[in-house]
Amino acid sequence: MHTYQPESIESKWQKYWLEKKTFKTPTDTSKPKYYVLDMFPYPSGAGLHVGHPEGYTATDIVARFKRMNGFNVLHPIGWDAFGLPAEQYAVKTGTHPKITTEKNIERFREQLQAIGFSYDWDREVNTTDPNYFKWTQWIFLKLYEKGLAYEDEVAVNWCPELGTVLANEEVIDGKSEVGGFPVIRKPMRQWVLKITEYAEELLQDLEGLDWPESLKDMQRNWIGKSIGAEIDFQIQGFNEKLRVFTTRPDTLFGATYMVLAPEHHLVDQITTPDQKQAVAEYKEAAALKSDLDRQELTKEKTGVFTGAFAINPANGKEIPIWIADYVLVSYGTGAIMAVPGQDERDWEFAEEFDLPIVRTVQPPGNFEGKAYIGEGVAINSEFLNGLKIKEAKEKIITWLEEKETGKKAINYKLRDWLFSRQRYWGEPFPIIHVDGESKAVSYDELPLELPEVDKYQPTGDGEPPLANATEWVNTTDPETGKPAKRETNTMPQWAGSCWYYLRYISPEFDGGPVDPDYEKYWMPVDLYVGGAEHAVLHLLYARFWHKVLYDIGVVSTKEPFQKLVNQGMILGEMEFTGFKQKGEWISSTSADENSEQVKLSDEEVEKKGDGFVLKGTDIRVDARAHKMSKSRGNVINPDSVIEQYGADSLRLYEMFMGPLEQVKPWSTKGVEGVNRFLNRAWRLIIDEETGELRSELSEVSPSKKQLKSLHEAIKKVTEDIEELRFNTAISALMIFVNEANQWKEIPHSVAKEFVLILSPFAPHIAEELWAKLGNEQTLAYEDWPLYNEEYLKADSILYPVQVNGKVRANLEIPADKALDKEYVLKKAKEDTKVQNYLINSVIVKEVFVPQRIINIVVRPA
RNA sequence: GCCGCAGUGGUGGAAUUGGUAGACACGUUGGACUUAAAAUCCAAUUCGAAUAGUAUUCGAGUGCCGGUUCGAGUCCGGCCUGCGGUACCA
Repeated sequence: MHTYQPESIESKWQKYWLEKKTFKTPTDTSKPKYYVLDMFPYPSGAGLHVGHPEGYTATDIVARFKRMNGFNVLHPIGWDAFGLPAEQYAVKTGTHPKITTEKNIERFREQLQAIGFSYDWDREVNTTDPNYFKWTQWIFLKLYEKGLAYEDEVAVNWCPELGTVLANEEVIDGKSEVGGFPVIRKPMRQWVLKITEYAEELLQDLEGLDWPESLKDMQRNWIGKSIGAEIDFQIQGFNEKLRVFTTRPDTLFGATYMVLAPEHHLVDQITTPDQKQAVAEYKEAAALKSDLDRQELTKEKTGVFTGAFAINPANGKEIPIWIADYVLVSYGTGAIMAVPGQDERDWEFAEEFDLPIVRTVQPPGNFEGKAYIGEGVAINSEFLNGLKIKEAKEKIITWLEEKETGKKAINYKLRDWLFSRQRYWGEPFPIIHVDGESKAVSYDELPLELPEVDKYQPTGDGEPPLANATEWVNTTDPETGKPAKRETNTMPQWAGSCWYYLRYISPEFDGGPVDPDYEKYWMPVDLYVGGAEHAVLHLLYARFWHKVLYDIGVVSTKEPFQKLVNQGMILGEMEFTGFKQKGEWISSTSADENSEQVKLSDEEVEKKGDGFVLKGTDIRVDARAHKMSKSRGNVINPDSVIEQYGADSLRLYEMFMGPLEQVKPWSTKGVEGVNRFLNRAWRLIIDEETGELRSELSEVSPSKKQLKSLHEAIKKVTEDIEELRFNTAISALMIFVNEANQWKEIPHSVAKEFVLILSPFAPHIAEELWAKLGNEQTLAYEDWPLYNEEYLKADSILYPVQVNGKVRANLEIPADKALDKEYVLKKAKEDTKVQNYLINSVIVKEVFVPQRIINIVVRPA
């Protein structure tokens, strides 16, 4: 038997590609280039899951397609291999993270190769390789030299469980993103990168990028630009001014009190003796609160009066200064002017503490709410009265600028990037501390490698694990000979992934992170595919580094990733869940956490109305696909899919499921479907008895009908790959095979072209069929078939005929008459079925859309 | 709360600038092949009704309500639901 046997042909071609280095990136730069990039994986111990191959297959299809279209293609892969899991494993077992990491990479590489991705394996990068992180450290030194990396004592997100500091972005609902452990605020000395310096550029340059609009919006929100004013309030009895930022300077006359963040630097100075104790207690309580606690208390406002007063510069009134934790020290100036009339938070606070409220914008007559934040004209505001918000803002800013007590200002929500972690398994900072000052290690000392340590835990007092390596830590400053201590923090995982796309361009280059000549050729990345979870973290950080590298002349483009696509998550199989309470079935709509969940088979349920119910009852059940997770036991392992159906079926199915960007449930039955298709494609060309070409295959020239089928497929597949619509491309291939299987005779030339357009999707079977068709070379660099419009033309056009918008007949019109309106309409009106609807009626209008449809509008006579 | 995206058969999904809703696939049902099963092949499959007999006709139908249009899954207005992001950002 010579049936389609993926296991043998797939390993055969994988070996061929590797040995022949089929996908080695060309080094000539004469042809047009295409750089297609995957977000490189963290090589976890669990191996690949089915989510990985989704994006990877999409980019692989594009890479193979572009090669066949005459492009030089750069399609690399690598490993984002620093990170917490390997380190936690080291803490538990004492195994060096390097060993764990190598083992995991080995496994990932094998798995990726078993799917037949056309990566250039000579360009693999690994963030933990000293030859790689040498340049991560190099870039850090450049940031340091430019003043973009600084040390600061900041209240950080300290996670005691993980023994490390987390970036704001790594804290979700007051818990660590990794592991879900509680996070508290703790002041520590930290390295910080001044990403805020690039806030405006990061915002502006989003415009030119071909990224999903939703993702650009997420970045815009994250950067959070707001335009307003800074206003100085004189503090009564002190030679100090209190500066606030506000987006509503027009409401200044309504500022009836002020609030400082508990951590504000002026708090202690201005607090009056009789308030000292209350303020101190409040400050202490606020400091102890974790972020989680702060969030849980959002409903109730708390605060303490400092005893001090400020002067409202608009009307000279004395207003009290409070402290409250609803004002954040890290945004704006850490202080606000409170305008309860126009701000809901201030209104709540004013109500709680009986502070005066003055409306300065006229609410509409029927307004019943509290604070009014809508449009309206200014009231109770002297010279602003009667002005609309926008005009009032302009006028008050001009007035403040004249009085030198305020000015127009812009603020960003974006904060500087907390760049150090108290971990072992990360890039060491190329920094030494001499006489309490930090100092850069010289470039020729790079890479600065990690020392060997006995234990990977942080020291008890929060000092990073590197502090244990005393020999490494204690060094001398080569310049002065003074004793020095090495920095013991390490860089976060984002560091290595901020620039890896550049290293692929010239992985061996040792004159800089990237060879400038090749950088100019390959950059920017033409297509970048990865998960949406990196929308604001990785993608913002990488853009920031790229802009710095641009400013120092290392790269030639302002943005790294021209086009970006997020693949949607793959969920587990659809599940039906019924609910029981006290042994009785209850409807899913009335179920709560205490209800018992029962997994049901498809036979036990049926569709009723717009949901599913227990068969023969009205009891609703839950019908949905869930995220794959170990605990739910619905994880699909790509290895077993390959084992059962082959890598080509896995690839094909992942692309056939639906649009790339969409979230979609896995279906094993669906894999069987595409596997059947591959079997049909195989049998179209191969005689299963002999294993040779079928006797139906011959050198005859194709018929008109055959050319039409083929060229329709070529057209659809070509256009769909360009637009990343792989699901419909595959459907076109299926339609072709279904048609071709009816043919008595199959022209050799048609079979060849079909195999070529199948090849980006299912490369193994395509290579095998290509070889069987008598070719000796891989098809990877064959010319992509072009479609010919001539062959697509039909002999006749089918016109649906509508009467009053309802289809009543279908007319077959010869192609040469199809554009003749008179003729087609005459035929339509002659049709017996149509005539039934024309009796006793007057034709009001005749609509003729060439090649499409006819609509005859009538009304009763 | 705010921002973004999405709601189409039993299921995943398809539908050029508004032009026959349901391509392709899964599932299901029936049939062929087989001692039998698997595999394969063929046919049917949005729902409802009618006629009638192996085909045809009519009506409804793309989350809900309304609008524009000869014609709306697609455009406009108002909702509902789900998903993702974000949250005292002054």
